[in-house]
Amino acid sequence: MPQKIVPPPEPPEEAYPQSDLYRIRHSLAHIMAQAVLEKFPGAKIAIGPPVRHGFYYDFDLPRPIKEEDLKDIEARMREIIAEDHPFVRRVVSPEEARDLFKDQPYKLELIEDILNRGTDEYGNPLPPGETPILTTYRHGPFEDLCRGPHVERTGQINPKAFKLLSIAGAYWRGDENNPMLTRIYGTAWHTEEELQQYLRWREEAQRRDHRRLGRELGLFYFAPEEIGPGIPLFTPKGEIIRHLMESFVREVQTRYGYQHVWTAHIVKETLYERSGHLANYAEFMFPPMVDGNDRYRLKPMNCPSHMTLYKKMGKHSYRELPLRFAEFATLYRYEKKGELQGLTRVRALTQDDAHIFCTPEQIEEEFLLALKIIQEVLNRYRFTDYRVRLSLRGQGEKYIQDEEKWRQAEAALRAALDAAGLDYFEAEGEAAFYGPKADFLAQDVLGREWQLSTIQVDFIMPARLGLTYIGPDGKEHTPVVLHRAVTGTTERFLGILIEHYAGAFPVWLAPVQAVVIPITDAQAAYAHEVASKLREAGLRVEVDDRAETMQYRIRQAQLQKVPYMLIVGKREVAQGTVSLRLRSGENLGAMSLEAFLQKAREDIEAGV
RNA sequence: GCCACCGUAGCUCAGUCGGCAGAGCAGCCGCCUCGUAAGCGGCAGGUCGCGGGUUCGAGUCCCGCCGGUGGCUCCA
Repeated sequence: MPQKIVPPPEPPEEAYPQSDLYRIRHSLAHIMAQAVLEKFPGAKIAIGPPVRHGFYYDFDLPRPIKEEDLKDIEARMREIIAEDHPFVRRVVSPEEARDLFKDQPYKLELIEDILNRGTDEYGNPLPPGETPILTTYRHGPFEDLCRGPHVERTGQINPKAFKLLSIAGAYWRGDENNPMLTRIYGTAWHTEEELQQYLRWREEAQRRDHRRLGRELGLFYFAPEEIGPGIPLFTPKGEIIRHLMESFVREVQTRYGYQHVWTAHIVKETLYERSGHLANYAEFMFPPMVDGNDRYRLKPMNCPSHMTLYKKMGKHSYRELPLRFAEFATLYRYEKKGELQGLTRVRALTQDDAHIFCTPEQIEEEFLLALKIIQEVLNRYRFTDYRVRLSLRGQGEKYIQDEEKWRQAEAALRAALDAAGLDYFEAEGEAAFYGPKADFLAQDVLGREWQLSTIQVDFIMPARLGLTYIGPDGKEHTPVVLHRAVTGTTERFLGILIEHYAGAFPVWLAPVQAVVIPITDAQAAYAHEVASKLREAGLRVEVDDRAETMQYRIRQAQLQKVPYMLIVGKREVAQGTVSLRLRSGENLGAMSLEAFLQKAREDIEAGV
């Protein structure tokens, strides 16, 4: 198991607002605002809250800010800390507040909102029972509309434990119709050591960036100008990994009673009209291809295709259910340009999708089965830390009104989660409009949480598309459909895996499992002989007999993170052995081919 | 889509005040035949993202577009 590399510990989410770290970060946001106002006279200030790992403040600046400016701002912040100003809270009347912030239009907007709508300064509703009062915090010359809390004095902040990190754009109040403000992010901790640990963690994340490793390991490329933005090209090595990933999930699914189907990449638009997707998600579809009176779309999701297939296969008896259709389907979604990111957000994506057609009574059992598949798959990929978010119906009108169905489905999901012994938390109002769902949030070795698997209950689309089965009563009923993805999409999951493993894939997934390195030309023939024997035994093996030094070729294999290096020199030829070096640098010495194969089989089995 | 920054060889990058486009690695050729992370020499490699403008002269300055990065918004 690889060692976890994590940022310094943070208080749990519930306790964060009362923690010292929160006060420090919140106070630094104010101090930064003061420094920015001094450097940019006439700047308008918006909001500056603490966030995970740090804080930010949003500004409307009179001139663009540069990265170099951050150093000056940081230096001024340290001076303010050294001046050791007390933070002074006071309650102000609406008139006083309006006067105090008369040159700060964003603050004036906040004041009116607090007074009229009972929200806090970030626009969130106040806790029940709290009346809207206006408070400010002042340190030195800087006074800000703020609920606190803060440290008592600026001097309580460790001047060596914070750093300004980056400049970004952010919409006022997060609404893309509002003006774009300049956001400055900073990080802050108790001690310099914690700051250093945090910065090392960030560097490690950069070092593992799958876009960089993907190129260095020769797995995939993007050709935005030639092929198009967000559409990856996979090399032979990259394709092998995709193939292994999909074969693995396919094998598990088959074992669990899934059947694999195939549906094409283009579909008549009319199907998406009936399914309801066109009305809601047209902006995520590529524009239509027009053929006479027909319009075709690149398939952005499989559900309508699978459901059409279900219908075409004839009348279904309740005895056939559950029917589980799975497909590794490449879908095309017109993601907005600015949202594309490496393999984690692409326009051509391959979902490991499945649709389970079942009776309402079967929801619990099928949900539990899907949970088990997901657990088995995630464990194989060494994702052992995960929790489940159970998204339930909230108060909104977007939820289809069928009290009984919702209650039944939510109860079934809870029961299955309990039966699976999974750690889950409930999120009210997060459900899709068509039913409740469960998402798996898995932690990688950097402690980052990724939403991977999802299981969604759907009461709506089967009815819309006219799906039926004949029940024991001889009458037609509408099946429930579970939408389910295990790894989400092959592309995104591969991106996450690359970062999870830092490019050092476990042996079963490594595109090249072993490189045979003959020390001199004299052993080249033997090296090829060894390679072909190992290939016969099912390993992916290459020979590096280039006219370079052995050290050079070991280094190359090392950089490619090949699990096994098999060094063969005079001695190995004489004894008919190979000398095994691992990518950890460990040298296991000479062994027979049989012994090496045994070791490889064990490692494959163990998933290391 | 929005804000900021960026775009020079396959990769990482240098290129000063506007004055003949560079380095390392990778690649190719040759030598070297080596015991666990970089042997030596040579050669080749460019529409300086694209288009327009300013200028005697533009990689360098200005405008537009394309693409990328970090965020924001979004993510059925």
